[in-house]
Amino acid sequence: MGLSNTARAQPEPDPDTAAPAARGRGRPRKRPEERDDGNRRQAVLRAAARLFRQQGFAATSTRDIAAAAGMQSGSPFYHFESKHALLGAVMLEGMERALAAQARAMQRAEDDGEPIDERAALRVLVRNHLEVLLGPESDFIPVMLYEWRSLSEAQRRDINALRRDYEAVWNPVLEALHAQGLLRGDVRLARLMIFGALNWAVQWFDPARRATLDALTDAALDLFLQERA
Amino acid sequence: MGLSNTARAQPEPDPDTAAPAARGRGRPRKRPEERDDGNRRQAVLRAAARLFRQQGFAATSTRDIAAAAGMQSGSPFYHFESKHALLGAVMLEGMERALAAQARAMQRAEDDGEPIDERAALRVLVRNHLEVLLGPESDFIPVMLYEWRSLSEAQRRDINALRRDYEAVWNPVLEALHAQGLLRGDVRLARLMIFGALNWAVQWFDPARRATLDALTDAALDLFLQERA
DNA sequence: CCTACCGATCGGTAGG
DNA sequence: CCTACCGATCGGTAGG
Repeated sequence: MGLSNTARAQPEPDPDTAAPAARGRGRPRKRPEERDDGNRRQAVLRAAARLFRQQGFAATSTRDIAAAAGMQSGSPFYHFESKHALLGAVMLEGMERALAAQARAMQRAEDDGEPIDERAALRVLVRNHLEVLLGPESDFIPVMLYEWRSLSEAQRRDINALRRDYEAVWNPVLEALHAQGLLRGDVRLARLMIFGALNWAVQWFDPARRATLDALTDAALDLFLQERA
Repeated sequence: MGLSNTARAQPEPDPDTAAPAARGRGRPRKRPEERDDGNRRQAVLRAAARLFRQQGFAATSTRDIAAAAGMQSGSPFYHFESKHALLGAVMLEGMERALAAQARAMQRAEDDGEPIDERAALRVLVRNHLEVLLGPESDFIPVMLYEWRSLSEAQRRDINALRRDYEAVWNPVLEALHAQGLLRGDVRLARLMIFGALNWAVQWFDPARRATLDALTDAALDLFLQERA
């Protein structure tokens, strides 16, 4: 993901967010054996994701997050330089999860055999996107979508790189569908509108009856694609 | 400066934009002739809409709003009971404008003659929605869309009523298109996704080159409708 | 509407 | 990671 060298001592988001998280944080560890195993850091990250999603970034205090993670009010700052760095870490984690899930879903579809039909590929992408957006453990991506304006310019640049990777998987599928006459109109605008249609579900989807993620997928494909070329 | 230069007898048709909200504010008016003409109230409302849109509700201070409206820090509270009440007023104003614009657009289309074709009707609705969302003076509706969670239950109820009115105009059009085979899939889900596709444009549309609202409309219709029944 | 002000809360830090 | 704390800012109000 490489965004490690910002050269500035600015309050940049700590790049190492998720699993690998091998790099040291600001403060020096006393002894290797005492290294933070990431449990507490992950707890802060998850609590932040949930609260940022529910209440928004500005409306959530770092004290709220600390309490939700079972810590004292100043402790989140041991793991993250600032509240903004925490927000950036949540979004980065979200994008990494989304990218990983997308790669897994596409791989699975290919493994299932059959030459890859673009219609089926779009179905896989849509279904996975909805899962990432609305499934369990799905606080990170909604935060990324709806708190974009709270990011600094540098943070946006970093996360935009991952976003482009995510979209890069969609583009050839959409282009092919367009070439086949199954998707009409400007492809770039179509992509933006498709993402909008799906992302908006965050606002109205009721997770109580989440059996309907498949129904949502069907509705999306019915809506976006032409019945026959 | 004069503590009373407000008392200008400037009779104007009730400025209280929020129609039914014509209820008295906290403090009693001294004399009927001295009633606030709404200029300053409108200034506060517009400043709030702009700042809430740009920075979000929680990240905007009432001092920011006061300054943007050319007032002192405590003065917004002369016009609105609280920051939350101000947010509600922004959203209410937004919905009223949107409803009025929608009615005007539909009326205009009917006046232009021709029996009303549903495809054309959808075009009118989409085009108007984009205008309300992205056109000039378009801060109110985006605030409503993206600050929903900051509302109280009672406020949501009021504004939801107007939202239902707004959607009620779309439903018969979408139903008819579905009956004609031009719109596929579950109609309710289709409506939600269409709104999502359009509302999401707030996130990426660049108003600098706003000549493309028509292009957006074309792209939307291409994407959502089947070419032929 | 302005002046002057209050109590509460916030992000963040020093030092252990 | 906790304790103890600071300066800044916030929504809101009394009184004119």
